[in-house]
Amino acid sequence: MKPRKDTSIKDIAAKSGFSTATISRVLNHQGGYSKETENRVMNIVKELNYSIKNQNLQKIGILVPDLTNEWFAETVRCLEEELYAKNFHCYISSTNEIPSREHFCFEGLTALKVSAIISFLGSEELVSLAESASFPVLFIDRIPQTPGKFLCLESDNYIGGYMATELLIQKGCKKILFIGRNHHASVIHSRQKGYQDALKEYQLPINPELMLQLESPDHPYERSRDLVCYAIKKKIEFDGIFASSDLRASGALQALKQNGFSVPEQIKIIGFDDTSVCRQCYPALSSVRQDPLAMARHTIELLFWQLTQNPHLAKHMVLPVSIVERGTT
Amino acid sequence: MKPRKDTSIKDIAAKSGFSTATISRVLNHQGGYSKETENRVMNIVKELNYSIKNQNLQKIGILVPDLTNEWFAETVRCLEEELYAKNFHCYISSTNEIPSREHFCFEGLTALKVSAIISFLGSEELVSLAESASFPVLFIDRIPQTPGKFLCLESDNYIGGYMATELLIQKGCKKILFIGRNHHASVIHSRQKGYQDALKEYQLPINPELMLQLESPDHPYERSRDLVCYAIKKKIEFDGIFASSDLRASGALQALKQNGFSVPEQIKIIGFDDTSVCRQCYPALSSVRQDPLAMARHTIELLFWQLTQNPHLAKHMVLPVSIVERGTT
DNA sequence: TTGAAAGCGCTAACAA
DNA sequence: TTGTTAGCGCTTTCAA
Repeated sequence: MKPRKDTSIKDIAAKSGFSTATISRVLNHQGGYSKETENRVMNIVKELNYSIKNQNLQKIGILVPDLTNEWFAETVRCLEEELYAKNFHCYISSTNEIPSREHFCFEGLTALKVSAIISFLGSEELVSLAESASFPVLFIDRIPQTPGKFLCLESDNYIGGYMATELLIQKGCKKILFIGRNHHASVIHSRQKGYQDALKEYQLPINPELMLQLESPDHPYERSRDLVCYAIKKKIEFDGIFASSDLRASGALQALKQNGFSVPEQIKIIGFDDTSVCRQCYPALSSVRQDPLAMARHTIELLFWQLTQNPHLAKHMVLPVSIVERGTT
Repeated sequence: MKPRKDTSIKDIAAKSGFSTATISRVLNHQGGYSKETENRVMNIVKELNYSIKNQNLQKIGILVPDLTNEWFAETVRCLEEELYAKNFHCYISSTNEIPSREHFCFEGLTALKVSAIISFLGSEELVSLAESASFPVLFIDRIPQTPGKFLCLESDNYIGGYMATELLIQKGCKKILFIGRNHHASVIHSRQKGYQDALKEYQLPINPELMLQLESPDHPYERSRDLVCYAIKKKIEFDGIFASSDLRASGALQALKQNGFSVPEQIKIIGFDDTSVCRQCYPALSSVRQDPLAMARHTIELLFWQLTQNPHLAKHMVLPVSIVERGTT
C-alpha cells in the first residue's frame, strides 16, 4: 500500500512530454498515435504505477444466486475462461439466494459501468432492472417467465425431466418419487413438468403424494435425506426417485441406505446436473447432464453477437441435455 | 435495456431545482441537507432512472483461487454477508488456480476503485501488487511467506495438522499416510509440518514414502483415489491417512473401499476443512474444522479497523481449528 | 500523429 | 441547508 494520492494522466503527460489527450488515446487503445509513442507512454505508465483506475477495461458482471452450488461455480468458471480469452474482466456478485438482495447486487454491478450483465436469476425484479439498464442483460439458467424481450439461454430442463423419468420407467419403476423445491424458478417447474408428462405418456398415475418439495435451498443433502426418511416412515411406496439436483439425489440415496433398501435393485435413483458428487456416491449416481462449458460458450457467443451487432436482440436458446447412467439405475 | 445516453446529475438538478452540488451530496450520503430534499432528489433519481454509475458505492474486491472449492465458496459467502451488513458491495474475481491470471484479476479489481481487496492468495506476485496499491490488501488463508508487512489472517493449519495426526496415533495408527499437494501455498506446508512434528513427538518414524503429493488442484477426489490405489498396489503399508483436504480424504476412502479395506477398523482417515462432503461419505468423514464464519468475521473486523483507524497496520492473526470426529476414526 | 482548448460529469471550498 | 464557483481527471473536437 503506497501512494495516498493517485497518479493521473497529467503526471504521465508531464513525464512523457506528450499532452493528456495523447495519453488518454493510448490508454483507451483508440489509435491515432505511433507505436513508439505507445511504448514510451506505456513504459511511464508502469514506472509511475498508474492506477489503471480510470483505464477503460472491458467489464462484464455475473450475477448468481449461490456459489456454493457446484453447478453454478463450475459454469461461472467456464464463463470466466471464455471472457478472459477475449480480454474481458469479470466481476461476480452473489445474492446468496436472498431475493431482496437482487436489487442491491444488480446496482453494485451497474455502478461498475459494465458492458453487460450475465444473470443466473430471472425474477420479476431483475427483468424490471434489466429493462431500465443502459446495457444488455443476458439471462441464463433461471430465465424469466416471459423470456420474449431478452437474450435467454437455458438447458432443456423439460426434456431432462422427461428422459430421467422415462429411464426409470424403462428400468421397471412404476411409482416414482419426485423431489423438487418450492421456488418460482423456471428450471424446477420444467423438470417437474417433464416428469409428469413422461408418466402420462407411459400411462402411469400422477400421484401428488409422490411429489415432494423442499422449502429452502440450504442443506439440500440433509433436507432431502430427511424428507425421504419421512416418506418411508409414512409408508409411502415408491420404487424410483427422480431428484431435481444431484445433492438432493445423494441425500435420498443416503436415506434409502439408512433404511436398508438396496439401490438400484429395490429402488432406482437419478439426479440432475451431473456434478462431482455423482462420482463420489456409492453406488455412483446416474444423472441428467447439463454441460457447463457448452452453456458458457453459447452464452458468450450470444453476448458478443449482442454487443457487436444488434443492440436490441431478443432470443431464447435451449441447450440439449444428456443422460449419464451410473450405478443407481 | 433503455437509454443510449446516461442521465447525469445535471438532469436531476434541472428537474429538481437544486444545484448539482446538492444532488452530489445526497447521492453520496454526505449529509448537510434536509430529509425532504433527500426524498425529492431520490424520487427524481428513480424517475429518471439515474445510472448510479457514478455513485460512490463502497466497494470491496475479493480475490480467490477457485470457487468450485466449497471452503472458498462458503467463506466468500460469509464475507459477502458481513459486508452487506455494512452496506459494502463486493466483487469477486477468481484466478481459477492459474498463477499468471493473478495480475489480470488484481488489476481488474483495482480498476473498480475498491476501498480494499481481500485476497485468498499470497504469492510473491500479489505481495508486489499489494505494495504498490493505493488501498489496503488483506491476505487470508494462503498468506504471504513473509507476512510482516500486511494484514494477514489464517487458520492454525500447523496445529490442525498436528491434532489430526495425533488423533490417528492415539487411535492406534503407526504408519500414517499424508496426502498433500505440490504447491507453494502456506497452508499445505503448515499442515504437513504439523503432521511431521506429531510423528516426532510420538517417536514414530517420518517415512518419505508415506508422504504423497498431488500435482494439480483439479479433480482432487479422483486424483487422490488413484494415488491411494497406486500406493496399495505398490504394497506401501499404512493404517491411517491424513489428507490435506476433505475431497482428497473422500477419494482416499473410496480407494480403500474399492480395495476391500474396512474403515475405520483396518485404516482410519481424517480430512481437513470440514466441508459438506464429510457428512455425505460413508462412513462419515472425520475432519479438522476451520470455521468459514469465524474467518469472515475476523477478516471484516480487521479490515474495518484498517479502513477507519490505522492506514499502515500490519498484523498476523491465527484462528483456532477444531477436530470433528466422525465414522472414519 | 499530435496538442490546445473546450467540455463533461462530478466533487469540494466557500459564502450566504 | 443550499448555491456559486473553482477544480479535477478524463475525453473529444478541431486545427495543424
